[in-house]
Amino acid sequence: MKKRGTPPTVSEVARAAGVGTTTVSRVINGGDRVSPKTLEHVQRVIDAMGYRPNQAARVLKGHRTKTIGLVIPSIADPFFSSCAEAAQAVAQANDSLLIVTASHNDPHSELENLNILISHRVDGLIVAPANSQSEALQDLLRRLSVPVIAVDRPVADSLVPAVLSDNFKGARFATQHLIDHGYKRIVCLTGETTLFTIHERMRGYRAAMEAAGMPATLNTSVKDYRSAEYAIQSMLSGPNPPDAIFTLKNSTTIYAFEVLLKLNVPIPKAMALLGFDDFELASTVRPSISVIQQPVEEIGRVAAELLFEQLLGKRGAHAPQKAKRPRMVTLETRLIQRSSCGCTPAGS
Amino acid sequence: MKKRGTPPTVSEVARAAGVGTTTVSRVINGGDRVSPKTLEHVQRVIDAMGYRPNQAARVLKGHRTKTIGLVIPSIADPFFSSCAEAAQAVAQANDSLLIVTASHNDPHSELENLNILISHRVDGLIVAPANSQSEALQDLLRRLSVPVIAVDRPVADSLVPAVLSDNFKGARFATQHLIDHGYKRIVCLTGETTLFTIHERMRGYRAAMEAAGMPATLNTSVKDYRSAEYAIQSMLSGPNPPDAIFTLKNSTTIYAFEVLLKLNVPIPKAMALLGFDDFELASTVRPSISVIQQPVEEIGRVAAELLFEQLLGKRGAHAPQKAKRPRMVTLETRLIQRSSCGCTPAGS
DNA sequence: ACGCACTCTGATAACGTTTCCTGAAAAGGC
DNA sequence: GCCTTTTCAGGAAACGTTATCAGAGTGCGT
Repeated sequence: MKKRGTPPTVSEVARAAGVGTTTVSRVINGGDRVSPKTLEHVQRVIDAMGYRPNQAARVLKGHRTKTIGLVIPSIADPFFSSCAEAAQAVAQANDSLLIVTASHNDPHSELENLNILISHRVDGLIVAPANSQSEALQDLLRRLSVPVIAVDRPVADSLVPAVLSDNFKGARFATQHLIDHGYKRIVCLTGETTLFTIHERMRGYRAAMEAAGMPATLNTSVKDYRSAEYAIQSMLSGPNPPDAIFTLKNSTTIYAFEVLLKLNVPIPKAMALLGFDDFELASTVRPSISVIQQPVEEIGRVAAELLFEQLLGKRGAHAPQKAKRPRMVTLETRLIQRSSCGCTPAGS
Repeated sequence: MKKRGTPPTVSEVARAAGVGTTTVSRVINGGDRVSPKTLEHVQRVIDAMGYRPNQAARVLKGHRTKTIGLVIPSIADPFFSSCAEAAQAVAQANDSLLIVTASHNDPHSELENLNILISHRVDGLIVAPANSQSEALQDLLRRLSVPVIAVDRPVADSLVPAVLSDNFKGARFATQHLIDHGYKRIVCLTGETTLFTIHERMRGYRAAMEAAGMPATLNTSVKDYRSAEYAIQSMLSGPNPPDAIFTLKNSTTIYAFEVLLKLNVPIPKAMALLGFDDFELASTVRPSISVIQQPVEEIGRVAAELLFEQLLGKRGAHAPQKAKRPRMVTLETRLIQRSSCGCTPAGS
């Protein structure tokens, strides 16, 4: 005889406690306007029966669902999982739950995820748009009745507020750093080029090179270890080989690093390496790898905070509020100097 | 004039389409028993109005919420985020959403999270219990009306099915591997010892050492780089220093590795290193680190599959089913031989 | 004693959906 | 052409909660 019946309802609790449903409801919601005696009694019955209010019914009465949706490319990606962790913390602080879905950077899957989340009546959404330009996404967002915040990548036309790293400045700064150190042939390995962030970083690299009167050399072919090996080997054996590599994303950085180790190219003596985006063991590998660090948790945190700000704001006055809200928050990146760019003389 | 009104309802759609609410409902749910003409018409109206059924109302009618809850220590932890990713994929395949909360290994926070999720009427739960023995947790689980699966760590008394790596066998195998290679003084660095998984691994280590007639030496003091440095330095300068280190968790492995690098102890010549749990760059660092790899994604996947199996099973016959279901799934670990344990002669 | 203000309590109507069940119309069999 | 069967459509109840309103009990001032 399993206890697996249907969960108890307000009326069952009310009957068991010998009171009305209203009283039970009041007890649940803070116990105002209930005599201390009944409050205590009802509370006891509630605990005894293990009663938990049915959120669905509450929602139906026009209340918030106390859930927010997060649509990211992948949950396992350290960048986005840190983001998610921070967002979840903010959600929890606001008494809400976080529903996470993975779009795998597929616009179609992303739309579907958004629709499902909307159907579940989430109070708000945080999304890392697979494609900033997608018309379908813009249509969806335009007709949406809940607030949305974009993270990592904006939506075209600033349709919704966005929270992102300053990819352009970060990349420009990184490139400038290499230039300042006297590297003469700085090439940039982009990895895939479809993403907004990568584009911005490419712009940053180009801007710095241009400003220094140096030719920008971008290689967009690196997708895995093999292609990295081919690309780097070609560059080394070609005319005018590079003396520094700037990689625009984690995986590319690691591929490049492994290839350089494999080819016994001394880092940074024969080849400096600087990567965009920090990662767990960048300081453990030898030589340690210098990177541009993004404020990962901050992105998730600020996005969630912005979301709840809108959520709470909506509760109050319907007064003009569109003008004041920032449409885009760009967070500063930071150069972490380790060994691979040749800044710190040696060891540590 | 923002479009931010309340979302349309069935009756509004019905009115706009000139049909009854029942018909609209039927159209939404597959369009059975509706003439092709009306179906097409209503569908058109639905699309035009951007109507999305209110899940809360559906749930209230006794339907599933199409959500499952996941309670893990941290979302940012690579182990659990991979787990979550796999679980989310299974959830998606079953037309459900995944709600993720972080317990930070705090039993109190864990209970609270569970209660909130239950209140939201999730269809099922996956949880990595902070404390397998917690009475409060067991009470909660006993009275629960939805299926629960434990991951990574079981609940005492096999109260709910659990999906975990075979920590004992994995650790025993790892230790045996070191023994077979002729290491004479194998010490074990545990890291924190409160977790079930660590206990199992300690058991495994002890079992192998005992079987080989060698003295088990456990050091439980390593919590960060500093303590690792102290511990290892003490062992090295003490009498009868170890020639192999077996670490029971990721962070401990990395601390030990960094300390050995720092102290210029050649790995594996002067000191072999073998860690429990694989990590991203274990193959990139030099020397690459041998590890016991857990089937991370599989844990998440199997747990979710088990959960949905129960969910779907419950729909059908109420026949005897408790006997057949496995109460515990132990998944095999795998030794990944890299350089740090001295197996592969050199390089690669 | 009487009524008034106040506190506490409960019945009832929503919220948006689906599920009965009842009807009507069309299709088919003689 | 009439009756039966099938197909399609809609009205109303129900899910569990909260908000509104009205009722009952208490203490107080007059």
